[in-house]
Amino acid sequence: MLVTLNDIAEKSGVSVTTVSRVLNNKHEKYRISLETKKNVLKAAKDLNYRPNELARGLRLKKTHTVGLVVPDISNPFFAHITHTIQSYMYQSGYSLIICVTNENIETEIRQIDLLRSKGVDGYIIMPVGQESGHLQEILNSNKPLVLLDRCIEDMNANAVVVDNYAGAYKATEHLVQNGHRRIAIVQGLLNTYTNNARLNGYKDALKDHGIAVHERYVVGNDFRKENGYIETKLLLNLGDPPTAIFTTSDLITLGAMQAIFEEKCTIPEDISIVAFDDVDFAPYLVAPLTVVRQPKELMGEVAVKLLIEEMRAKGKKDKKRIVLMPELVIRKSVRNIL
Amino acid sequence: MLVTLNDIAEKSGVSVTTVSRVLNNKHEKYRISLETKKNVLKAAKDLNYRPNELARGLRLKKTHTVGLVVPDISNPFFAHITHTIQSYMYQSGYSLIICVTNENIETEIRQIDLLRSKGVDGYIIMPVGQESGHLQEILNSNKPLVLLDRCIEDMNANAVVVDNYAGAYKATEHLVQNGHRRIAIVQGLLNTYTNNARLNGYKDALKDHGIAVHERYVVGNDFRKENGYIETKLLLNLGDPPTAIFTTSDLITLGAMQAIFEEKCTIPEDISIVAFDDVDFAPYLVAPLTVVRQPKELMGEVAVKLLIEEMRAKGKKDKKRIVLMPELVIRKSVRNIL
DNA sequence: TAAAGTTGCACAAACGTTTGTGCAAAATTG
DNA sequence: CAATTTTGCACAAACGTTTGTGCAACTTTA
Repeated sequence: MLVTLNDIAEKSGVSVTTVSRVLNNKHEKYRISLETKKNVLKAAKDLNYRPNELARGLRLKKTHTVGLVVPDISNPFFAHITHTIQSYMYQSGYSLIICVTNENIETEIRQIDLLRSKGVDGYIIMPVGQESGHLQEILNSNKPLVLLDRCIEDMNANAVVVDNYAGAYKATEHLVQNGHRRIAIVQGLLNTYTNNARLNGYKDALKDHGIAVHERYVVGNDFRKENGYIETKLLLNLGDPPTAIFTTSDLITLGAMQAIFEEKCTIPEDISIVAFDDVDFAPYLVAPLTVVRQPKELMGEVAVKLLIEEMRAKGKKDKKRIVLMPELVIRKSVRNIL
Repeated sequence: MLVTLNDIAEKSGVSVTTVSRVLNNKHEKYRISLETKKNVLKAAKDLNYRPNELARGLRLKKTHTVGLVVPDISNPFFAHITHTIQSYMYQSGYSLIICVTNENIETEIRQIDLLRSKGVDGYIIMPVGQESGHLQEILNSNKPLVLLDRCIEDMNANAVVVDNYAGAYKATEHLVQNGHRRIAIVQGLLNTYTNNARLNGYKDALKDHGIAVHERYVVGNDFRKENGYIETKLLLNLGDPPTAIFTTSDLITLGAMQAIFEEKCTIPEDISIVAFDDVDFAPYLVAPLTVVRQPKELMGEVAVKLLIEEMRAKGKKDKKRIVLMPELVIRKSVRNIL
């Protein structure tokens, strides 16, 4: 079976205590002789010893594991962020347990419970909605937590978000400045931090340019491709269809494009699009997409830095909310109809 | 701090043993009275008890955690598979520790070592290359292992792969049947199972149609976008550039497209493309891509099923190699030049 | 020469769960 | 009424690591 400190102790003729102290570089502190140290290290190497992190974690109450909770890992946006987070956590000596919520609050609660049971040292969470009881429990138990991409309005927690409002405002403003007046928005999951901000940015941009918000152009209710597809089909078949659509996620954009193709419309001649976020292939689409690009790599890196800071500070630091700026990338999916 | 069995024992006036047996539904087996059971359950609920999986894992030598080792989680292909695996593992009561190797064998070895230390119950691994010592150690320690997408030639392990050879053969044959003779391939990481098979499929398809393989058309050496970009730039600037390119991963395809655009070429007029694998946006690209589509969802599902089967069989079952068929999806990125 | 200090280690408890085994009291049986 | 059985639990060890504390032998000092 697996090699333990006992095996090394037997092989090198000392106690488990001595072995543990040698392997943990405490031989000087406990005045263990150089010969004993040498023997222990050789035995450990010969036996190919690997520490049991369960035992160590139980004793030290630390697992060097972090829980990451994401809505949908197959979404390119979350996949990119996850990649960045895994890389930085790994460089800092942490493993990543990944939990997918599929935008379901019950699943989120259960997954977080699981993470707690497994004794993770900290959490990075992209919350499903605005319910915060289960997230507050994490803070109450003095565990480090960073909210990412979506934060909770009245929760005092570290958070890394993008200025969704500004991004949506710019996207909508760009359409207005190109002459569009009938501008639709296909929303993501309602009542999420990101969606609320994007919706408000869209509305305020219209209002500030003297354009009324028409309820029939405010559609959608989740971040899936199917939502984008259905709602775009319905938009295109209105008596007065929009001349432009603001799509608020990668998958919504994908669905919208499918609907547009099926309705034999072309981008941007028949319908203009601005999308939130960028995807790798966006420049090479039949209509290279004008997008609001989010700094995914930075989001992941800042989240990791905040979490590690919190782990080291042991809860003594003030919470931080880092707001990163998205960037409007103008390609060729908006037609000028002035 | 955290609530333990001791706290429940104190609150309900029985021993830790009794509490453990009640919570594990063994009250009948050990003839614990209904009143005692009720008291224990109430105390556990009042105190919001959650089991400590470290302690349980140490004692039972089971953690209900599985390690997934992937080369690059931001690659849509791996992201999709990961999503599927996480969903199915979660439904079966397992958490997923995710490790990214960045196609680096040292990182792979270290990550697998880490997973072992953390006592994962099984592994799903997409190996970097053909080195198998560290993978064989997993099998030697009687831990369940499934190789995914890439297997190791002479290793007796469960594996789920796609018939890369058949996919590449079909892709190349499609180009030949459309009149192409100068067909290039941009390879992924050399000496990986997938790349070897794809290269062989490409070569045999050419040979079987009486077309010589030209070394100058066999380029590339990893799955990154940059590799696709550079090699395509070089291909397009040959004295006798290819009329078609077979790109062997999503990111290689992305890089190739960037190079093609920069060289002011159009698909398929100036250069035809067949890509391995499909991406969501492929139908809506400036040239909707003809692709070899891999059954990602099925790959993930079968891998999980194999792993769980192996966990339940405790190593007594014969190893299986499941080969799934890819599908040639013909869109509009291949020009007929007959 | 005795007291004090140093050296090089080991003992045993702790972390929180599970479980093999066993005990005292009560009930049943012959 | 004594022997046996049943009832309803508890004791203590185990898993593998870490560490507070302490011990026996040796050396130094006054």
